[in-house]
Amino acid sequence: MINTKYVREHLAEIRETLKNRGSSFPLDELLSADEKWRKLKTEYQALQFKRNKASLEVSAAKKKGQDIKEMVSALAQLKDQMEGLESEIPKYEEKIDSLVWNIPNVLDKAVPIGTPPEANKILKIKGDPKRKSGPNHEEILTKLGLLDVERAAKTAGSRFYYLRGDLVLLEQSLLRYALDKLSKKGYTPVLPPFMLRKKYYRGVAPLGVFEDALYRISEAKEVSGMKDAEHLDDELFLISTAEHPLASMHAEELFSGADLPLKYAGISPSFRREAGSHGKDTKGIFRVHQFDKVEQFIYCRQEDEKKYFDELLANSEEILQELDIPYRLVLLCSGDTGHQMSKTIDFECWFPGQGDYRELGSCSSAGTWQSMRLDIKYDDKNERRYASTLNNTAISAQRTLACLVENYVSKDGSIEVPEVLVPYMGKSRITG
RNA sequence: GCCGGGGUCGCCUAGUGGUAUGGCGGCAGCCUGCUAAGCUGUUUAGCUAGAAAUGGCUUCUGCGAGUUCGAUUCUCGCCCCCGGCGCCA
Repeated sequence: MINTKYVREHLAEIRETLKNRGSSFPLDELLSADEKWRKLKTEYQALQFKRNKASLEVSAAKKKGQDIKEMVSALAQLKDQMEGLESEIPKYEEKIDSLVWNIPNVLDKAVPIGTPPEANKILKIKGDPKRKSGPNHEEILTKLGLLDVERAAKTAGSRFYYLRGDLVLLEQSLLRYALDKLSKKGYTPVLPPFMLRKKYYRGVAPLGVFEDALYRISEAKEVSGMKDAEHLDDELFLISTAEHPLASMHAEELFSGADLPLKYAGISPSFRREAGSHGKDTKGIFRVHQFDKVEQFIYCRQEDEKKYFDELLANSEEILQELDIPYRLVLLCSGDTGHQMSKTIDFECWFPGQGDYRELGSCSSAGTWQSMRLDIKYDDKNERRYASTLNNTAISAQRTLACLVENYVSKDGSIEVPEVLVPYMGKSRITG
C-alpha cells in the first residue's frame, strides 16, 4: 500500500493543487482516517512488543525444562487484546487505501491556474494551414472505399471502423515510421501486453475516476474467504494506452542510478470506452473505441524530469514537422490536467474539415505519482528515490490518418502520401 | 489444464515450530603509498520520541487466510518461475 507520509509532508502543496484543479477529493477524510490508523497502529505495535518479549521468555523457560503453562495462558489474554485491534486497523487501512490511490498529482508550477478552454495557454503555433476548410476525412475516405464505419457499426457498434486497402498500409507506415525514428534515437521498441491487472492499473491511473473509461475483460474469480481487495490479481483491463503497461513493466524494481534514463517506444492498440463523450466527434475515426499508437515513455532520475520532458516534446514536433502538419502546442491549465499528471502539453493539429486545431497527442510528466504507487525506485548514493515517469504520444495512428487525409487530399479526391512515408508505402499517391 | 520442483534483503545463498545465515554488490568510515587490497559498520518497509544529532519499537522468507502463546517452518487458497505431459494459433 502507498503510504500517507508523502501526503503529510506535502500537505500545503496538495491542498493548493486540489483547489486549483477544482477537485472534490476528500483530503480531510483521508487525514483523519490516517491519524486514527497511526494511533491504533502504535497501540498494536506496543502489544506486539509485549508478546515478542513474553514469547522469548516462554522459549527460554521451555529450554530449561520449566513449566510454561501459566505463562502461556497469560499470553492468551494478550492475544485477545490484539485481536480486537486486528479487526479495527484494517477498516482504516481500507479507507485510506481507497482514497490515497486516487489523490491527484501536485501540479507543476508552470501550469496555469483556471478552467479550460480559456486558461489553457497556447505556447507555439507552427506551420501555415494551406487550406482553411475542406471535406472531412470520413467523406474523403468513404468515397475512396478505404473506410467503412457502417458495417463496423453493425458488427461491433458505433465508434468502430474497418480500414481497407492502402489506408491500412498508410496506417502501418505511420506506426513503423514512428518506431524507426524513436529506435534511432535510442528508444527501445516494446510491444506490451494489451491487458493489465487491476493491481497495476491502479498504480498508473486513478481508477476511482478512470475506471469508466476502461474495458474490463474478466470478472474477478470467486474465491471463498477472499475479500474484494484481495483478488486484485484476477481482474484484467484492456489497456487504454501503451503508457500503462510500460509504466507497470518495472513495478517493484530498484534501479541503480546509472540504469536511468530508460527510454521506450511502445506500440499497441488502445481501447477506450469513451463513456461520457456521446455526441462528440462522432464522424469517422477521430474518436474511436480502438486505435493504434506508438507511445514514448521514459523513466528518469527526479532531477532530469524537465530535460526529458523537453526531449519527448521535441520528438513529437520533429514528427509533425516531417509529416508537414500545421500544429500548435497547448499547455493545459489546472482544470484540464489529468489526475495523475503534474504537467501536460497537448499538440493540436490543423483539421481543415473542422476548421480547427484538434489534439493528436499529449506530452505529460507524472512526476513520482506512478512510481510511488508501483514501487519503482533507484539508488541515489545511500538513498532510495522514486523514479520520475514521463510519457508522450509519438503517433496516434487513426487520428493522425484523419488529419493527414484532410490536409493532403487533392482536388480529384486522391490523397498525396507525405514524403517521409513514401519509402514505407512504395507509392506517392493513394487513389482508392 | 494435469503432474512434479521452486519463490528468503539489489543479486546469490543457508536454515528450521522459539531473536532469519553467509557471501557478492552498494553506501559510510578506518587503515595503508601504489594501479589495489584489507578491516569495521550499514543494507526492506513503517510507527514513534526529539529542534537536531540520535534513539525506542514494529515489520520484512511470493500474496492472502488458518492452526499456535509463538509460523520462514505445519495446513488451505491464489500469483509467478522451472521441468514434463496434454491442448492449441
